Amino acid sequence: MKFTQLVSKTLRSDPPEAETASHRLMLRAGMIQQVASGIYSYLPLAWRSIRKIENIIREEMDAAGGQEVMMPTLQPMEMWEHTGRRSAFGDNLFTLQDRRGRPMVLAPTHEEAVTSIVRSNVQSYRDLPVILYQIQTKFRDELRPRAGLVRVREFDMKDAYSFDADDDSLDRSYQAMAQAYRNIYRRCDLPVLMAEADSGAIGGKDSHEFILATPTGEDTVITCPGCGYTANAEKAVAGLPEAKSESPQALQEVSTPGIKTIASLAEFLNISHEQTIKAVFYSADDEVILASVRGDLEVNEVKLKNALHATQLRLATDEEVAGAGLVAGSASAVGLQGIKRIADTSITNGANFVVGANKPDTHLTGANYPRDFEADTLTDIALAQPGQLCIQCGHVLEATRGVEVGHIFKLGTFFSEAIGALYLDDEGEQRPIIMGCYGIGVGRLLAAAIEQNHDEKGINFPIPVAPYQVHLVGLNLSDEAVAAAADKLYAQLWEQGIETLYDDRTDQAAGVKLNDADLIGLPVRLVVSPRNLKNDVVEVKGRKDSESETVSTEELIRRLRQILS
RNA sequence: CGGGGUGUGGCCCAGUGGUAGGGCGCUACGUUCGGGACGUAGAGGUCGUGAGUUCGAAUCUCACCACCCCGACCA
Repeated sequence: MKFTQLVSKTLRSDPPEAETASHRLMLRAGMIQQVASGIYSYLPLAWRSIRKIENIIREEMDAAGGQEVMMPTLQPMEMWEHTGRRSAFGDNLFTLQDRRGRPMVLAPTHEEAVTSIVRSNVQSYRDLPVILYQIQTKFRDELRPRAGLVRVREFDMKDAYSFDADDDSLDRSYQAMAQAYRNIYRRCDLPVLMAEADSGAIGGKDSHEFILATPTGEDTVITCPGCGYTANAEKAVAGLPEAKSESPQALQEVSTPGIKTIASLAEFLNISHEQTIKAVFYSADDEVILASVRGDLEVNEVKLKNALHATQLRLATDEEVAGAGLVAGSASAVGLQGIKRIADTSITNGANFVVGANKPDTHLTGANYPRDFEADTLTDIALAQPGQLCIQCGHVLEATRGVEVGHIFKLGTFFSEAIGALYLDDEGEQRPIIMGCYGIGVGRLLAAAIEQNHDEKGINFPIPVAPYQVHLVGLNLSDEAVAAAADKLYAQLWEQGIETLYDDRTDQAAGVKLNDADLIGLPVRLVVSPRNLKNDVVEVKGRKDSESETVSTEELIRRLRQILS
């Protein structure tokens, strides 16, 4: 591709609205163009990268036994009502009507459609296992799109679905997919963490996320340097050091005027946060409940939602709290009746806690579980934090920010039962097919790759993801001999199968061209110039290298192959 | 939805009631040519939309819309 023919333009300065590196650099390099919030056009450079990533994914999916299909984006609403996912997706679902007024959906994912395919094409255990996948545009009306391609409303996604006869077979499919995913990220030069994850509302046991560590990421991953335990913070389980034992004291009221937070309470009484118990009110499917955790911890809403088997969970409003006769800021489970109480196991780790007295401006000291209060449910609902202890090996845990670039999970039989995807086993018994699903956001993967690989000058593309392999810069192209040499080299490179972007602009200063090369960030930069031509050499510089080398024209192709392999 | 902000040539922005501007980019010619050159001459604008106030509105008022950032959602 000649630069003069490339449609997109590079920008000299940073677009002010872009805060994350990948967003900023993709705009500056002329890769993407925003059409509406969370909706982008992919210009030629970006689209070449996307296609390369898609092909890597395709090869690995095929190698893992996947068969590629293409399912419709436009689907009848009926399909979504049938499985109850219309309400599960809620406002995230893009909806429309056809000309006859039939409600339709722009599909956010394809479990319904794929299960329908399998329902009518698989009848016997002999037909299993099966893995189907597609690479296609998904639509989700996200609450808040952000960070360029990291979170968008229309996006290119690879979604795969496995169908197995039994759990062992599902395990094998799941492992095969996990390995395929690791291969994909490795080929894209992306060191990802495979983290245990929450499997969400729809059943399922195992679930893993693939997270690329980057400071601007949306997710937090808890890792153990001791044993390698890795889990998303919303899933991670952490241990606490055993509190020193104390003999129980009597409950006693203390006046705490104006004290409403753990921090102010601890300061007021000159105690540590872990000597208190934090009470938080939630509305779970419109029922107000009380969640208690030790004062130094935070409630993990994902764990809480799972423990309550709730489909919808949010903080209770002030009105709801007051309506239930509760005292925000001075609440606790002590003496509390008529409301569901759930507590984190951390409240058993310690003694003589300070808790709310359920009276304004009053707390209680000497609260002990279960002597003074009970919980309807006592389980792990705390957010794991760095500094806490690994439950596997006792090592101190660490936290890493990152972007989720893949998610796999075991679905179980929710969809196959709802849609009737059944098979006959070898004893002639009818059973629901066991499913798994596996997703990668392709555009987000590109954004993550850039997030991970850039410097102050621009992108630093991993070779397999780069739109072109080589950026050929011609300096002083008004010199006919130089132009002829550069043109010839450009033709030669393509003949040799080396994908080359040729900056053939005659009217730009060297600085502009070299800076654009750094910005676009192709793996190798070649410079043809009067100086190099005189010595019969071409200058070669890897984007990651600080120094360039000069290579004779005869040696060039061999050297390039070496670098690009 | 709550909080904060922004809408003026392709891009970045200035412009507090009286002729719509600057920089970058773009076109033509000339001079330059190894890290974001220069000269000369040009092209390019429903000032987000609608109502209102006024002799007169980019500017004041009201309503609406869009976009960005922070929180809940996710590949």
